[in-house]
Amino acid sequence: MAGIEEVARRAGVSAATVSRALSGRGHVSAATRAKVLEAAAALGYVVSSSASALATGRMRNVGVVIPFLNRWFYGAVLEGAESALLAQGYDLTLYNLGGGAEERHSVFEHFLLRKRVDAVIAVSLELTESEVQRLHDLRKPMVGVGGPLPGVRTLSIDDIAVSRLATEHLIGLGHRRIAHIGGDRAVEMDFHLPTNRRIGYQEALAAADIPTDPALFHPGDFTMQGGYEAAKQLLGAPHDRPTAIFAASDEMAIGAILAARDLGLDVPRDVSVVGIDDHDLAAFFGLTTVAQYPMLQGRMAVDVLMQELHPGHPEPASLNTPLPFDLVVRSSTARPDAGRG
Amino acid sequence: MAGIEEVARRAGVSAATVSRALSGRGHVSAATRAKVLEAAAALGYVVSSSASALATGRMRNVGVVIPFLNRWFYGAVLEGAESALLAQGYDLTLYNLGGGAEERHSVFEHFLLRKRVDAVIAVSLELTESEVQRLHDLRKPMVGVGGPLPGVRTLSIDDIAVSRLATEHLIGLGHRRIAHIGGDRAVEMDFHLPTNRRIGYQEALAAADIPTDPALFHPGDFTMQGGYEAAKQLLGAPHDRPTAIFAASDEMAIGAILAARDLGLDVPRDVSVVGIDDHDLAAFFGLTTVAQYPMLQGRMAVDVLMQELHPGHPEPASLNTPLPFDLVVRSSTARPDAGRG
DNA sequence: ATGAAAGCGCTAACAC
DNA sequence: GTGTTAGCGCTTTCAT
Repeated sequence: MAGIEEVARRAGVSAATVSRALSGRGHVSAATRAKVLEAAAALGYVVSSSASALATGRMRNVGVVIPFLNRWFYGAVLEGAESALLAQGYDLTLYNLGGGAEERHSVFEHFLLRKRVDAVIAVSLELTESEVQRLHDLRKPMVGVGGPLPGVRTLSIDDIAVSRLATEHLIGLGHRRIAHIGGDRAVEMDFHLPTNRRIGYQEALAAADIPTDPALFHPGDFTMQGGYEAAKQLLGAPHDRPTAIFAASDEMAIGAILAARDLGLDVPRDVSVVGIDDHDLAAFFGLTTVAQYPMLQGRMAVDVLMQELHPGHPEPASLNTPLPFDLVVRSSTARPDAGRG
Repeated sequence: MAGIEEVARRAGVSAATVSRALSGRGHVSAATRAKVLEAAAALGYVVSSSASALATGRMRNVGVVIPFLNRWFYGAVLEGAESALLAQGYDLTLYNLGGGAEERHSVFEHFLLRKRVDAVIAVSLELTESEVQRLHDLRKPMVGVGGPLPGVRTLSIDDIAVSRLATEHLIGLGHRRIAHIGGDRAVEMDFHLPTNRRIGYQEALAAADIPTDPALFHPGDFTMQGGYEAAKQLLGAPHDRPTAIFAASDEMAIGAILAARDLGLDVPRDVSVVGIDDHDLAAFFGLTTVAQYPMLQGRMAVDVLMQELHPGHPEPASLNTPLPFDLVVRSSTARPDAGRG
């Protein structure tokens, strides 16, 4: 438990010099620095983060508020953020806001109100203006991932464009009866993600002069099972069965593939399926999908914060850039008449 | 950014009294406490965790070191630990040790060496004795989840008993040609989990006088795809096809179910499949499995730490109790001759 | 380039 | 039950 004073003594300098040598702030002669480094190493010295934080006002710690840990998207965002923070010498304090309003309140009191973090990454968190204001008043930089936050810089993909792309892929293959599995309003999902994805689907249909058929929409809860059940309904129709399904997430799309199989339908010959995400399992199931890159999103969120925290920090190239997404074509989509003509 | 002094002034008391009233330590008259609470609320006062930590030596923060974020087991452990910590007023600092030795070293320097955490939960982390010693010297309580750590209290299920149970279930149904998909040594898995699960399998076979057939073992990498490929090999055998497969994880077991389907085999009529975990997807696939309870494991780890951190804390009932696991029978297992006789 | 000294904001003895 | 006082271990002016 060596302190800075011991290191100073051993190096034959003052505590102030040790601090400078170790932090890199201020000028220290090379020789002195070497002595200090040696002494610190020999004593196994480490700064006390609380003492340092008290003196500087900086915690070198950012809070990440996230609604789920065990969903692919969120886990990946977290992973991206964690490694980017670690690389900057920052710690990441995790707040999992699965629960209700009181848990959320408690988290706010907790870290907002305990000066534990220098900044906040809010993943799919819908904050009220007053909550944002609160953070703002405490001069805590904040960045959102996924969905707009009032007055906060937010990283999120263009859900409308993404689902338009997915739908256009199907239309381009010649499909006209394209079903959509999306979220219903009841499903507690962040922002208007389900709605936006449905809008993109409808836009693509409209652009191709394909009328929207309400019978071709079925809600799902963004799980594999939800997609399975929705697809069973959609594909079980005796007449005018859709030739393609666009699911608002890969997990639902995989559920749809399994449902098709259970109905004796071949994917993609009898029905094409496309999802969104490029989930870990997508390749295994041969799922055509629109990839988004959640780890990258986590990393980018960190870049944005670092820029606000350290004004000298290099401008992240991707800062005001729309987030990337790409169509990944695999074997779950094909022309509707493939194998017949 | 009100400080304790302002609260004291507003309440007409000293800073010490404010501290006592707010922390609950020491005696404060009810009337005074009310005044202090009121003043604190009015000013939006919150303690500075760094100042408090510096004065007390307690950070109210525990570090969780975990190798993956996006695998079901680890995500669930994390979720359990997070909510238990939050309930105790502790924060959780996340260290994701996916990478190599240097990343691991960096994490050690980071949090071990920065006095950021009061205690450590090491999930599937293999530490050397000297690393453990280091933590020990810093008097940081530590608890492991999954796998023994030298001189550290560790929570982990009895992998041998778990896989014995799974195998016995199959034997009890009348199976004798039981294949096993486990990890090979090359697969970078924690501790001897794959080996232990294989041992349990062999023990169960031996107890039933069933000889172990090396042809019935196939390694997998604990992913769905890995299980799929292994099962293809196992079930593709022209002669003496196994009538049952015991996979060392649910994800591999699900892969095996999908492989069986692709080979035109019916589960469970032609082949029974059992896994370990009770993964989120297990119910959807009707998978019989041995449930372990990772969220509970995360919570228990916190209980253990709290006990060491606050000696007055109630003894966790489950402390020296072996971790629970249960056979969950669903529709992926049946008698080998079911439907034929 | 280095040292002396004054805090950062809180807590915990110790007095009363 | 409450106030006074002395730090916790660093960082950072301000001198030199």
